[in-house]
Order: sequence, then structure tokens, then C-alpha cells
Amino acid sequence: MSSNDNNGYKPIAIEGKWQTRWEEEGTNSLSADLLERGENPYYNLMMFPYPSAEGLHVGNIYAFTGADVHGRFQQLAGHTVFEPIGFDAFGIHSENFALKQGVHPMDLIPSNVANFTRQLKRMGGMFDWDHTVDTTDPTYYRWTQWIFIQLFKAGLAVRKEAPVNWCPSCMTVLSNEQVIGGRCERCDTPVEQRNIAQWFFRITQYSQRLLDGLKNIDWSETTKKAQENWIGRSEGAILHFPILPEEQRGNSFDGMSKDELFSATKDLKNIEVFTTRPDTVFGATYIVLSPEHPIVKDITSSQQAKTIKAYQEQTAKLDLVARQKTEKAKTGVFTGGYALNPANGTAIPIWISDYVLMGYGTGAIMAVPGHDQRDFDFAKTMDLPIRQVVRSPKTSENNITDLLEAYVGDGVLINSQAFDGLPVQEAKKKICEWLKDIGLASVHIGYRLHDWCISRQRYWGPPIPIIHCDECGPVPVPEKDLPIVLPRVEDFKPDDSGVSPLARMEEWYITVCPECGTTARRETDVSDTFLDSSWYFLRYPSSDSETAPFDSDITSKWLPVDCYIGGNEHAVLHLLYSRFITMALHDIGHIHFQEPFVRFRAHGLIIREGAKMSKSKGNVIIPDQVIEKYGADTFRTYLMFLGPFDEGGDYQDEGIQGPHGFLHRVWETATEALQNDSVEKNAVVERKLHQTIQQVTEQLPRLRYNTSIAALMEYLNVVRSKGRVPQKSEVEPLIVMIAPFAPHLAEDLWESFGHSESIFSGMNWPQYEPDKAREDNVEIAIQINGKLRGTITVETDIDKNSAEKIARAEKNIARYLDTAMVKRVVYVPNRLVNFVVESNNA
RNA sequence: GCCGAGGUGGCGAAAUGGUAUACGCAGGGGACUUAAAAUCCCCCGGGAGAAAUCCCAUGCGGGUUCGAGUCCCGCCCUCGGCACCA
Repeated sequence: MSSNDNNGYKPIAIEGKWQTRWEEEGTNSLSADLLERGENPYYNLMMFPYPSAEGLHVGNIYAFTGADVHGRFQQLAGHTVFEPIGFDAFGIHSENFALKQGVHPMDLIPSNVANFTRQLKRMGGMFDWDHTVDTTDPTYYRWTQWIFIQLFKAGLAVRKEAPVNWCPSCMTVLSNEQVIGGRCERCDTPVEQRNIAQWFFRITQYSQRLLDGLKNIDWSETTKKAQENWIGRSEGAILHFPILPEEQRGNSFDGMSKDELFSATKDLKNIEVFTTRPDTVFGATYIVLSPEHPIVKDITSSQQAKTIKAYQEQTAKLDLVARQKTEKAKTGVFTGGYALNPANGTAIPIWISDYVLMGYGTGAIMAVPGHDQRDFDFAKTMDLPIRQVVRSPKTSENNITDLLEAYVGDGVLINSQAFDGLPVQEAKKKICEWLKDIGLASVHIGYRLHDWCISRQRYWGPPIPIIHCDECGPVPVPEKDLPIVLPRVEDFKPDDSGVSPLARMEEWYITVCPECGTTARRETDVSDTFLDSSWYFLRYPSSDSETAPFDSDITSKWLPVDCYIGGNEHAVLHLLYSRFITMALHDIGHIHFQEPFVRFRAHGLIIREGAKMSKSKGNVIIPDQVIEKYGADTFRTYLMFLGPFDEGGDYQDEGIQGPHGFLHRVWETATEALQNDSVEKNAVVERKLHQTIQQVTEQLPRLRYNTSIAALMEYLNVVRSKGRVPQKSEVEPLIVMIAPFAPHLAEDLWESFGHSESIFSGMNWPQYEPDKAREDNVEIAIQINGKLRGTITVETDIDKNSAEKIARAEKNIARYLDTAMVKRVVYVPNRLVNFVVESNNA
């Protein structure tokens, strides 16, 4: 079935007509006046796309359609809906593509944006084209730079030298989030470590708030969980292990009292370790430091110095993939130093090993080989003592033998002096308190979250607005001098130097210090793309403003965002950064809310014929072709019909016939109904109509699009059942209800039904009346011992006795009850009668 | 290994603890037509039976309940995310 070959529904013509009209009449654009008034506002947001050269892919269209259906429904329900779209066009993605094609990104991006714009208009979204953003436009990134400066002034942007992930292929620093299993997210190259001075946003200061905030926002559970895991809070303690000076090696601290131990150790330097298992401290038989730990040089004995140095160098050379391989055998070196176990005063050796990471906790651990698998493996390899201090409740006391693996489960303490017999949970508290008393412990909460490195040694991004002055240090560019425009550089290829291509342009980076006027140097790194996208939703409603990133009146009316729809691949990247930037701007006093997105829903993924789509398999759906053949309305409706929106679906090429045929039938039914405007109502149709309105009205806001469309199909089947003649009043509500899915068709039929205004111009969503949705009769099930044995049709809400009487009279039921004794009758109104019987045959 | 989602006809999928398989695709039969397309009508989980009707079926094994796709316990498999995070 091809669309334009019959003289009925002609989607291509209808869609062209309405897209032109919407544009001419500004149907979807909010005027400055409307934005300022902000009456009954609804901010409907979707994740803006990266404008690739290939054009929109189905995943984009799926996400945008789902969001657009929601926006259109809210509009029909009476809201003033603001539904903007824009382009996230900075970043490595664009840059690498430009390099490959030999085109300058400044030439490439505009043509990609133009193509995306054409496609987005063609799919019929109600986008406000008067309020778009393009992150590469200086009028936008001027404010991205402004945000950097605000954070800098608030002490939230700091420059520090740090080991960073370096992709030797992309020749740039990657954030932790961009490293997948030790490899570059983009090109799959193993990532190396490098030490470079970088700008960091101190997102870790917000760890707890970012975690707490999750409780009060209406987000997809999976997304919240991903953020929770990413922030990775763990409660524990920092324990102090006094470093034993060489001259005290021979002394025994074992068996000292609390006071004696305190006075013997109070002048000693400590190694601080973070642990979530302070209860196992009696089982700590050695210490392991990260090879990079600054204290290593102080404790290494002269005999061990050479070996330690060699190991440190070996580790530094290791790329992160090799270092993070869990299955790799444990390696490490003894430093020659000893520390005191603060719990039992035993001197224990201090080792270094690459399985301890500098980036987490204190970069040092107390090793409890009896109760931690990593420590166990290490102890076995290095032949270090293993001491069991927790007994499983399942094991009998005499059964403690050599462990085959660490016991990490619950239990009670043993070999822990005064704490023997305490359950693990209780021991954690008690041991902490005890060590706290003698100054050897503090309660500590650790987070996995790292500071956000925003420096990129690349070309295609907004220059970081900082001037380095030998006298004044890093000085922010005065706000009046923004934007710092990214110059057009023909040779923008990155090199292995670890600095941005901008660092090759002396005429650009030499400047004067805004504070002291001496010659100074601009920062030549650009910022991370995720900074561009961490605030774009603040810009949309204020995109007309030339004097502020976001107008405070408009922002207070339209934000936070009412509904945000996007992919869960951004669960811990974009969505976390956006929350952080929002909180920071709130604290600095620029906005009135702390959470940017009241509601977030992650959509599912579309596969095709049971398989993932990929260019290499050659099975990608080309949206332009589908739209050309069936029209945007059919494509939209089909995508939404595939399955639950948050789960995605399997795109089967033949399946599009269903929704396509449905829209044809709607068109034909409506056209026929125009001739039939009878006042007489058909009871069956009317009842089904009200049931349908109820169902769809309840399901649409919950994004249950597939079942909503099914309900509309059912209704149309009733309207046309046995080829009956449709009435105008039966069809008009259907036109409104399909409008979110098939907006062009709905507009056209709405017009032919005599309306001069756009269907989306008012509160046109139909109301249902519960009385009219009510059935007079219902078919109910009759069960014997829970098994279906017949059905009867009774009046709605009939009482139990009458229902039972009718049920008993049913032929098949009577047969069963003849030979059985009824012990109980369960009656569920309008559902079933269940006879619980005991058989007499026995 | 940990966290999350899921497993239902030939296929995509429905089902507040209450008649499993709605809606759609594919398939079969029929109407209209010179023919095709489009449209319309009917059938369509498996098995037994002439029929009435009965048995089996929601990944597997148990349990709770008058009644379980749905709740509980123990497994298996698939897909996403995290992973030497102390």
C-alpha cells in the first residue's frame, strides 16, 4: 500500500499544507508577550541533538516524537506549551568528523544544522523555531563562558595538575565518564595516564546534595539508580595507622592498654586509610599504599628504595586498561616500613601495589585478607599472614581452618579482644568509637564521584575565559569582553604535545592582563561539550536576551522544566552535570530552583527486526524514505505504537501497515461522517467513546502511547463495525485524540469539520462522563474452584445473591454443582462468581 | 561479581491478584472488481472431540491464595549500566 495512489487520504499533500501554514502563522512559536505572561505554562523539553552529517536517525525521531506527543497533549489540555529544539554542535564528535572529511567544522556545522532543521520540520514537531540555540554560536557560548567565570569566582572552578585519561588516538583528555572499560568511548583506543594542569569543577562538593535531590524528583527509576551508583556513597571510617620509626622496630606494642598505646603513638606520623569495614581492623595484617601516594618516599627503607622506584615507574607507564584489569594477578613491593595496627598494636608491613588507587579514599588501605577478596589474593601471592576476625553464623566455632577465599559475609567477631562475639554491624560502631577516643579514627563518608575535568586540549569548543598572568595568576576575562570568540584556524588538527591547537596561535593568545596590564597569555584549552549542554534549557526561553544568559522574570515563570525526555545513555553525564550547574547557579544567586528537571523520562531503544541497527550491518532505517512513502503522521504513529515508550520496540517493516491503514480509515470515516450529522446517538458507540476518552486521557500523560493508540483503533472499529455509517459527533473527538500522534491529519480534518482555528489553538481535548462510559450489562466469569466453567451476562453492579442464582442456573455450572458440595461462594462485582466446592465423588 | 530492566501466540505486544493472549503485523477464507490496488466481513495458542465440553500453556522449580502472568522463596536465560572504589 503506497500512500498517494488513491484518491482518499493524501498524507504528503496534507502534511506540506499544514507545515507551511504552521510556519506562516507562527502556530508553535511563543511571542515575547506570551513568554513574559507565562500563563499556565508547560515547559516540554527533549534532549537536543548533535547535528551529524548523516542527518536524524530513527532514535532521534523516536525520542522527539514521544516528547512531541506529550507536548501536543498538554497543549490540547489547555497549557501554553513551550517546546524548543536546538543543536549541540561543539565537541570531538564534530571535530573528528571534520578532520576525516577535510572540511572545517565552521563550514560543516551550518550545513548539518540546515539539514537537521529540514528533517525536524518534516516530522511535524511543534518546535518553537524562534527560540532555538546552537552551542557553537558566539551569542550562546558567550554565556557558557560567563558560567565558567561565575563558578570560578565562587571557587568552584580550580586548576590543578592531575593524572588524567589521555586518548592517544583522539589526542585529548577524556573525562572519567568518557572512558569505557579503560578505552576511549569514541574510538575504543586504550586510554593512558598523563599529568596535565586542568580546570576542574568541584562537583564533589555537591555529592551529598546531588544524592539527596534524587529523592524529590520524578525521574525514571533506572536513571536515578544510575546516578546513585555513579555518585557511589559509602559510609565508613578513616583509621590512623601510626608509622613505626626504624628505631622502635624492636619494641612490642602488643597487648598495651588504650592509654599506653595512645601515649606511645601520639608523636608518630600516621597513614590514614579509608575503610567501610572498621570492624575487621583486628584482621588488618598489612598496609597497602597506592604507588603514587606521597608518603611512600618517607617510609621506604634504603634497601627497598630501588625496587620501590622501579615499581612506581612501571605503574606510571601502565595504561589505565592494564591497570584496571581485575583478573590480572596482584603485583606489589614491600617498602621496608612498618605501621602499628591501632587496634592491637601489632607492627604490620607497608606495601605498595597498583590495586590501590590514588583517586579513591585516601589512596591507602588497611589490608584485611581474611575478609576482602583483593587483599586475600594479594596476601596469597606475597605470602602475607591471613587472620580471620569474623565468623559466619553458619560455621561452628571449631571449624575455622585455612580459608580458601575471603569471607565477606555477615557474622560475629572473633580474635578481636574485647569485641569478640559482637555482630558485624554493632562492632563497626563500637570499634570506631573506641579508636576515635584515642584519636586514631574518624567517621568518614566516601564518594566515588570525581571532580569534573572540563579542559579539552582541542580546537572545537568555547575557549576557557581565563588569562594567565605571571603576576596575578589565572584571571577571569572581564564579563564585558565576552565572548572570547574561537578564531578560525585552518590547521586545527590536535597533536601529541598535549596542548590545544590554539596554543600554536601566538597572535591569538598573547594579550594583556585585565588586572595589572602586563603581557599575559590566554588559556588555550577549550571547555568540555558537556558544559555547553549543562545549561541550554535555561537559555531557550530567554534566547532573545542579549544582556543576560537567562531573563529572571521569564525564567521564574517557565523553569524548572516540567517534563524532560531523553536517552538513558546520558543518565550520569549530561543529567548529573546539569543538576550540578543548576545547584551552583542557585547557590550563587542566579536562579530560584535547585533541580532543573521536575520530571524526566528515559525512552527505550528501537531495534529493527529483532536486531540492533548499525551502519555496518546496513540495517538502519532511513527516516526520509519512510516519510516520503507513508507520511510523517504514519511514521510517528507507528513508532509510538511499537511498544511501551520507555522500553522501546522492534521496528518491523511490515508493521507500519497497521497504523497507516488506521489513519486511512480515520480519514475516510471522517469524510463520510461529514455527510451525517444526526442528533440521534448510538448507545454502543457513545459508551465506547466515553470509555476511550477516559482511557486515553489517563494513559497519555503516563506516556502509554502504544495502548492509547490501541484504544483509538478499538473505538474506530466500533464506529465502523459491520460497515455502519459514522456520525459527525462520533468522529470529532477521535480527531482530537489522534492529533498528538498525527497532527497534520488532525488539523486537516478539524478544518474540514468547520473550525477556522488550529486544533492546537485551544482546549479541545474531549471530556468524558463516567455515567456515559458505564455499561448496562457485563459478562462475568463463573468459576468452580478458580477454574473458568462458564460465563453469564448480568446487569452491572448486580448483587451477590442474584448473580449467584443466575450462575447456578447456567447449564454447565449446574452440572458441576450437582455432584459437589458448595463450601463458599466468592463474588467479585462485575468480574466473577467463584464456587469453592468439595467433590462428592470419593 | 554488583545494580537495573525483561522473559506471554508465528511476530511486535495487552492485562488495579479476578474470563490470559486486547490492539496490530503476518497467515487462511470470503465479498466487491474484467483484473489488481484500496476497502469491507469472517477465522487464527496447542491438543482431544461430531458436538457439548475437557486437558495443557505466560522461562524453570516450589509456596501463599477461593483464584497467580501479576505476590513470596530458590534457580535459568537475555539485554543495559557499573566494576581492584577499599
